Order: sequence, then structure tokens, then C-alpha cells
Amino acid sequence: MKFLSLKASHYAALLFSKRDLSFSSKTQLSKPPIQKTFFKSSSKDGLISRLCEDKKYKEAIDILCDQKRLREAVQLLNRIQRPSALIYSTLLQCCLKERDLEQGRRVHDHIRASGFVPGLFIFNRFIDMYAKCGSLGDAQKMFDEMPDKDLCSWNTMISGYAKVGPVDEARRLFDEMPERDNFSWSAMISGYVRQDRPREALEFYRMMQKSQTFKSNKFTVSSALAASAVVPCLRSGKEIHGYIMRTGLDSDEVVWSALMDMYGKCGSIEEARRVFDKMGNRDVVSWTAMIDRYFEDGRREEGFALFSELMSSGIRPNEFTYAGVLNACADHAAEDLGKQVHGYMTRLGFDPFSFAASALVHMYSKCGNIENAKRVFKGMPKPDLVSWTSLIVGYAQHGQPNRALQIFELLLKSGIKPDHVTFVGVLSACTHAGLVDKGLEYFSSIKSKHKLNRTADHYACIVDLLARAGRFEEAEKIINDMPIKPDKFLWASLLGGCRIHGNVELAKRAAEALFVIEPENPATYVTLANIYATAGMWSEVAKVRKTMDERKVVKKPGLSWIEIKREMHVFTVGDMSHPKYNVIHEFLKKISKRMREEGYVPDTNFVLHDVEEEQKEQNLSYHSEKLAVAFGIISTPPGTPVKVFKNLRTCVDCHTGIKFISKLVQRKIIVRDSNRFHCFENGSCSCGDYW
DNA sequence: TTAGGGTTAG
Repeated sequence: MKFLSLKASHYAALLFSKRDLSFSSKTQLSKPPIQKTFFKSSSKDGLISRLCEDKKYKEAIDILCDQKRLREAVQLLNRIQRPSALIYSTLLQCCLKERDLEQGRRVHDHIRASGFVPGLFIFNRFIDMYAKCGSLGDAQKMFDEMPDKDLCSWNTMISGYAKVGPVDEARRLFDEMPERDNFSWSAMISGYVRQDRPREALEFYRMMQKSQTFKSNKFTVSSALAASAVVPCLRSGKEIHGYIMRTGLDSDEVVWSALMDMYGKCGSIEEARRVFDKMGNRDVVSWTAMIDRYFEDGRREEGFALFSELMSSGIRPNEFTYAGVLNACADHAAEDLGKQVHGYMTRLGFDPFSFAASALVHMYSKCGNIENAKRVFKGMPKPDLVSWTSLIVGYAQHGQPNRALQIFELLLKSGIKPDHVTFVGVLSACTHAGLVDKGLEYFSSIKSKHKLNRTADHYACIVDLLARAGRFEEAEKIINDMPIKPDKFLWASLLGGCRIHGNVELAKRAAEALFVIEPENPATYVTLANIYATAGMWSEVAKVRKTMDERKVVKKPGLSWIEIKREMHVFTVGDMSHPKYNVIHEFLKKISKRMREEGYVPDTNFVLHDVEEEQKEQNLSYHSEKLAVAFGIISTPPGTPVKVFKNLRTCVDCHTGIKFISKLVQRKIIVRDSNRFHCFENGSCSCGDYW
């Protein structure tokens, strides 16, 4: 399972941070400008009852809706003799906003029972509410029942089918429409964008441009820019930019944001920044988009610096902002910074129902602080599927796979339906626990019990599980019978299993498949060579190395990093550039001697080169995770846990070595590698040597 | 007095 994916650009950022290791002083976040808390407003019950006594129901309903007390607001209907259209409209709008279909239906029932005859306006509100609450059937029924339809009814239907439902159905309606206007066109374009069909969105945009009757406006260009960003297509984005400048649409801030975001997503980050700098009215969306584009581009320092600037600008961050920054913290395992962001969120107030809260669970989970992840999760009034899944994955990767499975069972009891990502977490928990048969059961339940389609990820997980356990025949049967094409993750898992069990023949097949899919990935060559090396097949090792040279494949450098006092220290294999290198080296030399006395024997199988044993041992002692662990130990007081992060999987020898180190120095050593967490304590590891 | 746009996670 892909856990920590570092793109080439991320490497650049990490390597850059070797020279300038700390988050710059600008990144030290300043004091928050606003002190305000959501969900702590004093109860307005007294006022509401007074208003009801005075029969001022509309005002009472307004307050209840404002406080998200929709159920009570709808209940008030029973006390009103003849509710006005305005009251129904307010309630429907609130149902729509809260996506509360149940209350929406209750309003509908009330209208039917009361004999109120809805006009066009209320009909349109109903269509909108039903469609956006996900009940397209009801929306369609209302639409068909309407005695008269206006352009707005048609547009509401189109925007509801295109937004949440099948966009092709919206297209059918669009074609059937007696007349169209700008709303109809923009609803279609944005619908295609939302349904992840950006090329068709652009096609629609061009069709509109070509038609003489309709002119593009700020709505259609923003959607078209979003479509260009998703493709991504810089050329069409630039074309739209030109159109915007020619037609004066650049007076709108949303258009500017869309423009900036498009440049960022099309890889022109500098151009995005130029647009951002030129913007007259930057709002929280434009700030958030710019910050996220930096993170996406691996420019962590700039992203955090801009976030810090936002915090002092007086503009209040929203859940998108928090989610973006927290995810960057999660990716870079920057827990201290993540905690700081959490502190700001608590002080400024954040919606515990929102995905900012789930981003917190994710951040703590991925940084290995499962206790905090659990604490945040427990504080959520209604944890969403993402939070549940984050916690499951967190436990799975943190050496408590059985706990992960317990959480999954609790999720099922809560009534929330798991999706395919949840099952990736569940299957990976089984893998980490070595629960092969249990994993097979879950795998089969995805389709039979939960009625979900099994994805390539699920197949990769199950093959991983079987291959690690050495059950290659079953793994091969699943591969042969699967209805979808095996992907690179599946073959890589199989190859990994072959490495553990020294299955040379199957390894060759898996590697061949990988060479077709991604000939540029050095990991395949390295693993295959290691399998040959373990089997003593040195001529084959040489062949693999030759192929690597011919195809100009370069081995991905192993990187480990450690955060000490909010400063990031990055190490590569045999790294001598760190200012404290001498002390680190001295420490490693001394501890190696004590490790041998305790019975440690270096495992030299996993060194690619066919060199003398002694030299191989030398190479191993310089692996980046050992350097980072050593630096962590010498830089912190005795007893402090050491937390190290690695971009690749940890090697067998380092794994054994760190077990010894944890015992000798009496420290808890946590290593997050590209696949999971290893928690070393007193000579053993939480993964139970299963990774 | 209804319908259309930009930031988003496991």
C-alpha cells in the first residue's frame, strides 16, 4: 500500500532543506488575529419562545435555521395555522444547505396535508432541495408533476443531475429544453467539471463560444478554467486567460482565483504567484489555493510561509485551508507544526463536523501519534468516513492491526457505509497482522456483503497478503482470475513477497510485468537484483545492473529525516555532510561494537553490489535511517523517544540493528518508512518482523 | 424571490 509518496519535486524540497534545514523564521506562525469560537453562541431559547408566543414564527424559524436546529424549525410548522410560502421556502433552503433529506420530506408532507397549493417558486425550491440532497427520483417526480415549468425549473433540474447525478442525464434534459440561457450552459459546464469529465466541459465551453447567441460570463470562464486545471491543459487555460483580459471579466475575484489555480495546477507555479500578487481582493479561497499549489509542487517552505502570512493578514482561514496545511504536515511528518496548526484551530474555532477535523485525525495518524488521532476522533460529534478510515489505517500501520479491525467493526455498527478506501485500510491491517484467512474473508465480503466493486488496490492488497505468507499458488490464481488488469502495485507486492521467500522464478515474472508498466522505476531492478544476490546468482545481478545502465535508470536515493526542535535534518546513505557527522559516526562505531557483543550479526544480503563481506557491512552502517536514529539519540536527553521518517522501505539489516539499539540505549525508536510504522522498544519491533 | 463559478481529505 502506498503510504508516503514522495515525488521528484518533494525530493528537491527535502534536499533543499538539507542546506536550510529549519522551517524559516517566517514560518514561525504569528499570533492569531481573531478570537472567536464557533458553536459556543449562547442559547437563544428564551428569545425563540417569546417570538413564538407573539406568533412571530418566521423570525423564530430564521434563528433556528441559523443555529442549524433544522428539526426544531420544521416541528414549529405544526404550531402555525397557515404557514406562508416564505416560511416553506426558508425551511426548504435550510434543508438544502444542511443536505437534510428527511426534514425536506417532512416539509413536503406538511404541505400535502395542509392543502397549501405551491406556486412555481416553491416547486423550484423543492426540485433544488431534492436534487442536491441526493434524491433525484423525487426531484424528477416534482418536475414531471409541475403544471407549468419556467426556465429556472429546467436549469434547476440540469444543475441538480449534473452536480450529484449522471451528467449524461443532464445533457439529455439540456437537449430537450425549449429554450436555454447562460444558466443552462454554465450548469452543464460545471457539471462536467464536477463529474471529473473536464474535456467535455471544455468542449461545451467551446460550443458556447461558437454559438452567436450566448456570451461567456464570469461563471462559465471560471468553470472552464477549473476544467483546464483538471486536464491539465495550459494551452486552453491561457486561451481563456486571453479572453478574460479582452472582455473585462478580470474584475471578478473568483475569476482571478480560478486563473491562479489553473496556472498552479498546470505546473506554472510562478505564473500562479504572479496572478496571486496582482489580485486586488484576495479572499480565503485565493490564499488557500495558492498555499496548496505550493505544497502540491513540493515547495513546503513557501507553502508554510504563505500560510503564516495568511494568519497575520486578518483573513480567517477556513476548513479547506486547515485541511491543506495539515495534509502537508502529514506528508512531511511535521507533527510539531501540525500541532501548532491544531492549536490555532482550537483558538480560532473550527467546525468539528468539517473535514478540517478529519484532516487532524489524518495528520496525527500519519505522524504516528495514534493517541492524539484517537483523541481528535473522539471529539468529533459525527466522525465522517474519512476520519474512520484514517484511524483504521493509522492503527494498521502502527502495529495495532487488531485494534484497526475492531475500529472497522465499530464503523459498520455506526451505520456508515465503508467504501473502497476503507477496505484498503482493512486489508492492510490484515497484512500487517499476518491474518491471511481473515483478510481473504474481508476480501470476499467487499463484493458479497458490501456490494462494492473490488478495485485494483484491493487485488494488490490481497496479493500482498498471500505473497508475504508465501501462499504463491493462491496469489497466482487470484491474478489469473481477476476481472481487471493487474496494476504496478500488485506486481510490486508480488515481487516483495518473492523477496521474502526467495522465489526467484515468480520474481522474474513479476519484474517482467513491472518493466513493461514502469521501466523507469529503479525499485524493481534493485529488488530483483537483491533476490538474485540472496540466491548467490551474481551473473544475474550483473545483468540487471547492465540493463539499468542501458535504460539509464538511476537508483532512488534513500532519505531519512528527523525533526529536532522544529528543525528538519535530512540524511542520505553514507551522508557525511551533516555538521555533527563526526559525533554521529563515533556513536555508531561504539554502538556497533556493543551490538555485536549482544549477538547482532549484520545481514548483508540486501546490498546490491557484489563486494567483499567487510565492505558490505561498512555500507550498511551508513544507511540513512541509522544515521538519523544516531543523530536523534545524541541530540535528545536520555529516555526521549526518537522518531525517524524514511522515504523507502526500511532494510532488513537496519530493522535488526535498530532493535538492538533500542535495547542498548533504552529508548523507544519509531521509524515511519514508506509502508508503515515500526515502533522499536527494548529489542523488539511492533511490526513483529512482518512488513 | 428561486437556477450557474474558484480552494478540499482517508
